[in-house]
Amino acid sequence: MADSLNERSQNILEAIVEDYISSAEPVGSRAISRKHNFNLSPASVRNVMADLEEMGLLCSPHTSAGRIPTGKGFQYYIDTLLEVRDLNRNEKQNLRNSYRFQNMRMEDIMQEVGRVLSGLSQYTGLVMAPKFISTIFRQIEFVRLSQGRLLVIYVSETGLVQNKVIEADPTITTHDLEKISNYLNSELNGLTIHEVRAKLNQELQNDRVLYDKLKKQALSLSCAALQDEIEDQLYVSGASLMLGQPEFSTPEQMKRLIQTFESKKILIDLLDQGQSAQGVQIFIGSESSHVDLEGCSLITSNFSNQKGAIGSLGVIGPVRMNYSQVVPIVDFTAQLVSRVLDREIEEK
Amino acid sequence: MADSLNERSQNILEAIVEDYISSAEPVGSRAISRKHNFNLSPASVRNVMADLEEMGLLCSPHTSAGRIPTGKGFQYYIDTLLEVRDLNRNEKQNLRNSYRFQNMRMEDIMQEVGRVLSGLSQYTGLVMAPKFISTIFRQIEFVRLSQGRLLVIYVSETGLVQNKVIEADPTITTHDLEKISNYLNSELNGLTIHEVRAKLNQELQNDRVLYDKLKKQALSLSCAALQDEIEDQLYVSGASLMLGQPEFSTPEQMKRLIQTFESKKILIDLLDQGQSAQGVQIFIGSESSHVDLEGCSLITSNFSNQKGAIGSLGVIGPVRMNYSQVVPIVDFTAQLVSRVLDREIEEK
DNA sequence: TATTAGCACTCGTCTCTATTGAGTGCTAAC
DNA sequence: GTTAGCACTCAATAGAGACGAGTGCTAATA
Repeated sequence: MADSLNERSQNILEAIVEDYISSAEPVGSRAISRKHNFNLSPASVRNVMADLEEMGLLCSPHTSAGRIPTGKGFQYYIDTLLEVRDLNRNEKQNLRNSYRFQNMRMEDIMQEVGRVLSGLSQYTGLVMAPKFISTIFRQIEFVRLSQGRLLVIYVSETGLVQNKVIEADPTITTHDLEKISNYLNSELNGLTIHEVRAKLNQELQNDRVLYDKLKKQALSLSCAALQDEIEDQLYVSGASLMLGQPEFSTPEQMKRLIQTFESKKILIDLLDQGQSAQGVQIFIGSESSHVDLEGCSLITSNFSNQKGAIGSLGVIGPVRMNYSQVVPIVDFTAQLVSRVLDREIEEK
Repeated sequence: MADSLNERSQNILEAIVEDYISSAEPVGSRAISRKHNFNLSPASVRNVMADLEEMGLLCSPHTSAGRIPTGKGFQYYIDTLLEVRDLNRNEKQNLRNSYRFQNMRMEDIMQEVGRVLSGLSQYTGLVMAPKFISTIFRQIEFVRLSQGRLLVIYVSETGLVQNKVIEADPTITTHDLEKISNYLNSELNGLTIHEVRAKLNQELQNDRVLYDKLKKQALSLSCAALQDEIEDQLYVSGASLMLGQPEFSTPEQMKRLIQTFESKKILIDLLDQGQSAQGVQIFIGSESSHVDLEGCSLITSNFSNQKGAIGSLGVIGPVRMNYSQVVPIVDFTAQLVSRVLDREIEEK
């Protein structure tokens, strides 16, 4: 239905959205008729604006103010009017140079990406590391802590290191542990955690295994080590940049925003939702979707390596965000990170 | 000089500080003379207040407001008037129960401590993990990533896992790596990183070593792995709680505070300064000390295990903080964490 | 001599009012 | 269909006046 806008209405909507993006203030008919040369008087523009308001694409804070796009208006702008140009060769190179990935740990890469995204966009950068469950087994090591407590160190194909403390038979010797890790490293190499779990369960059900004490220990240890879900890692950079935006200028809004960022849960859920999609996604926060993200927009894209580990990155800013500038940055960064992850893996 | 206050002046100063702590508003002479039964008229109280103002312990925002303690006034209160009672048995037990340290990784413990400190105090919790340099070598492992790039995993005595990517001779085999890590694990076990570095440097200068290719590789790898300083880990919890405090109620103050928390550097420096001291320390932020921490007070204590790894924890809140409540919490938590760290180490 | 009652004074806060100006909707003319 | 004109709305701003909490000073009191 909204697609039935005629060209003039589209042009005016576009002008209003873009003026609003750069000024953060309600846009009046006079400003539109003057700055953009549509050769239309303010009165004509007003007529169109009234129509757009009727359709729910614009609203006015009060009678004597100009108009601002509604969430629906922004949605229409993004779906229909926004033209995302690709970065040119130069811009790509600049972006590439912004990131320094040499000899960085996975965590550092994630953090660096967040920082750069935030710095370039001047909004808040988000990066969610690939989930533990989607990683591929590379190596496992055991370190004895106190009596009966073991530190398990797990390394994924991409060099992501996770560790965990588990309880274990206190009589187990260091030598046994070494044998166990050697066994597991050769058996499980190259499998996803998903596959690893399936294999472990299968073998545990296999009765014959029980006669081999060492193997039994190996299985129960690795079960303990790999069974739990490890909570998602979300890196938030440049939260304070959001506080400079006029839409979050009151103390209450600031407080709510910082709380939302601090709890991370809402952001993780949102990024999770987008994990199945391809390419750049835009989420516009409104009262209807998530009350804590009212007034925020999220531009995200997933990155992944060839082995299927999927993470997400993006930028969160006010709904009044400069989409045409940020979308290509997010897009290209996701491609860049995907390539970097693949490079982490040894070419065999 | 400030110690030359007579008893009445001390009582009045104490009353003012405590009233101000609970109300966050300037305290007037009438309120003091009524609520506390000094048997003094407001006029007499006013005389004393004028003296205290002269000495720089109080100030008034404007002529017709009450008075508030200056930084110096708070300092005097803390040094001379504040009585910190020990927690009783019950309170200690409650505090102990607030923390759940079972089978937690070092990182989780640090994070949990920050969360609980923040929750109990209703201010912002800070925890700085023991520095890499102060940890004791336990184990090192190498994982091959791509050509010529190695992931080094280092585990300290307390189960702290650090990892790092280094460049290495691409021709080195997995088998060699295993021998190298075995060699290093037996040679370096129980040394501090400091001692490890000294030992490595010494051996590298020893010419004879150069004939043993494997040993040479082991030394150069471990040098690369352990030489850099690893940046301090600071956990900040409950930053948004500070935004509820009236002293940070304006957008500018909020923004500055969040920026300060986000950069972490200033906080780390401050905690570093206190690392040599014993017991609870209180830092009062004023324009003179650190402009970004104006209006903030920091209550910290160090924790350490018997092997000398030192970390810091504490609470940051407004200068108008409830010291008598928070100081014992910080103190006891530091003791608790110290004991937990020791328990992490295998009893041999 | 220390204390206190009394009083004039200060100054931030709140409320009410008037003014301004940007922007609208409607109507009539083009 | 477009536009000029005009009355209208309403947020923002500024100023005036009342209010009140609190002070400093002085003179009286114990």
